[in-house]
Amino acid sequence: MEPLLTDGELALMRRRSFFGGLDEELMSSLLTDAHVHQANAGEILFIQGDLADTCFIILDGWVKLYRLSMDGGEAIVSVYSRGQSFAEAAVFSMETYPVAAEAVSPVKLLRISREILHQRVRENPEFALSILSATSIHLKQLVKQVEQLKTHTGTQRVARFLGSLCPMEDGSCTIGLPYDKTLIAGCLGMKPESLSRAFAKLRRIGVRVERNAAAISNIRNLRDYANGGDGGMPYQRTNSVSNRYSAH
Amino acid sequence: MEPLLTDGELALMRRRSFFGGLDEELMSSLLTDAHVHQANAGEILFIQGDLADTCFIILDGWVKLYRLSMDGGEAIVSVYSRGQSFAEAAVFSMETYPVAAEAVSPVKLLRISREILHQRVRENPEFALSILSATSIHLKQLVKQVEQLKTHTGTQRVARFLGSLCPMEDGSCTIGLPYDKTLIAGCLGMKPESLSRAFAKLRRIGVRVERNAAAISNIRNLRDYANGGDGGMPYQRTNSVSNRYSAH
DNA sequence: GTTTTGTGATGATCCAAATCAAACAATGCC
DNA sequence: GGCATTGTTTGATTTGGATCATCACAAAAC
Repeated sequence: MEPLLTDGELALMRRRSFFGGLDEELMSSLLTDAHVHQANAGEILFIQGDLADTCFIILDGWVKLYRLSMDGGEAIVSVYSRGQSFAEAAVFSMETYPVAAEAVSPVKLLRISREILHQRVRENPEFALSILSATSIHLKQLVKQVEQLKTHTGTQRVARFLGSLCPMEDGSCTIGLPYDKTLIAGCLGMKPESLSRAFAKLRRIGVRVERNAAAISNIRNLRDYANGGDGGMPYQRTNSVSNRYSAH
Repeated sequence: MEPLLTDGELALMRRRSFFGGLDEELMSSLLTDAHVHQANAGEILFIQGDLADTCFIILDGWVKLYRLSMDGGEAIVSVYSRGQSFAEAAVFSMETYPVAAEAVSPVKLLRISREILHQRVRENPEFALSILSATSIHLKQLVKQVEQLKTHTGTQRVARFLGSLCPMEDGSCTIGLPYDKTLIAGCLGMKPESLSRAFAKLRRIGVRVERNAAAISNIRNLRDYANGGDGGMPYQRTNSVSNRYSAH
């Protein structure tokens, strides 16, 4: 009955999902009511419009969330991997999922039902804060995606994507592409052909993509390109405007 | 000390913000700790990177949320109006606002502090569910926006925008544009010139925009155009795939 | 080994939207 | 009433990306 989670998987969830910071008893209570599910690549976990009765945490593999528009177009909203949760927001408040979910690799998932989540939130307000925190992060990611789509070219978004895969601040590195190029193109809101041409353009600034790997000669160059290439003064983060008005 | 809210404003908040469904005592407790703030058009409420210590509910007027990219570009994320809340998600979990907020008209706001919100959530789990519900709605709106940006042309997005302003399902109607065209263009991720040309294109399908008003001869036509014009089979909402797997 | 298949790259062309520029229209100000 | 300011339209041109078609190549299948 008890889900078969390795210590590594538990640590992963603590580190990357809303399980982080929960106390032991709440965590084990959630785990006893959760179910492990294995899915093959291509398997559909739910589609948009389905009753949102389950939230997921990925133990291994990759899942894409996407929306189908009325004329058949597919818009990939995000791709999640090990340790990340998705659909927590949907099980609270929305009656149906606003997106569809599909495994893009063999995947191992933890499923937690809507009833359990609501019950635990009612019992333990701290848990509500954890969930709120997780949905806040998703919200922030979407906001950034909207910004990227509205103000950057496809090639800039590709540069940013590659830059985000580099663990270090500066210098050069070689990174593995996390999934196939068709999926990367979809994530960035472009066609595979355009992605290919974007890679070609980036050769000028020292990016070499070969098969599954990208060699970046100068990470700073790449990030500069992603943020508008040359001259632009970098965004200055200030705190000065806040609290300008006190309540009256 | 007590914020001066009219009965109408209270009803508005109940109807459209996360105040809906709260019990009397929680609501009045929130109100006694909230502050009313008036801002002029153009006033900045906060900028991205500011410490997220306040959540807002709009009592009157319009507020735009936007992101500045490093090269100075502005990406409008959303525009909110009477009865809507914003930044509730940011005050939970994120230390800073991921967007900036600016009044685009004279605006009357209710401000609620981070401390109060956290405290009330801890005291009352039902309140947590209300907040989760509100952020879920914002999340869903962003997901839809990403879909629109990735799969629809500018003119289609304009058509959808106009369609969303029509209260009825079908027939013809004349609607007022809620804010100026520069702002509409920004919301839809296009330049004012392109918006103007999009309006011109829509004349073909019976849309006449004059000054501040849009006359739509056939709402169904407009919505069909927004969803991919002709032939496309409308999206079929099914429930069949869900719960395909029971936990094992 | 060869065929098959899926995936990625490249070329030619088309279309949507940005850009640059100029003409207007509306509004508020003195 | 002129006059600056801001918002809106229109035109000419360029750019980014989609589309359609073809080709190269590696992995898998026979």
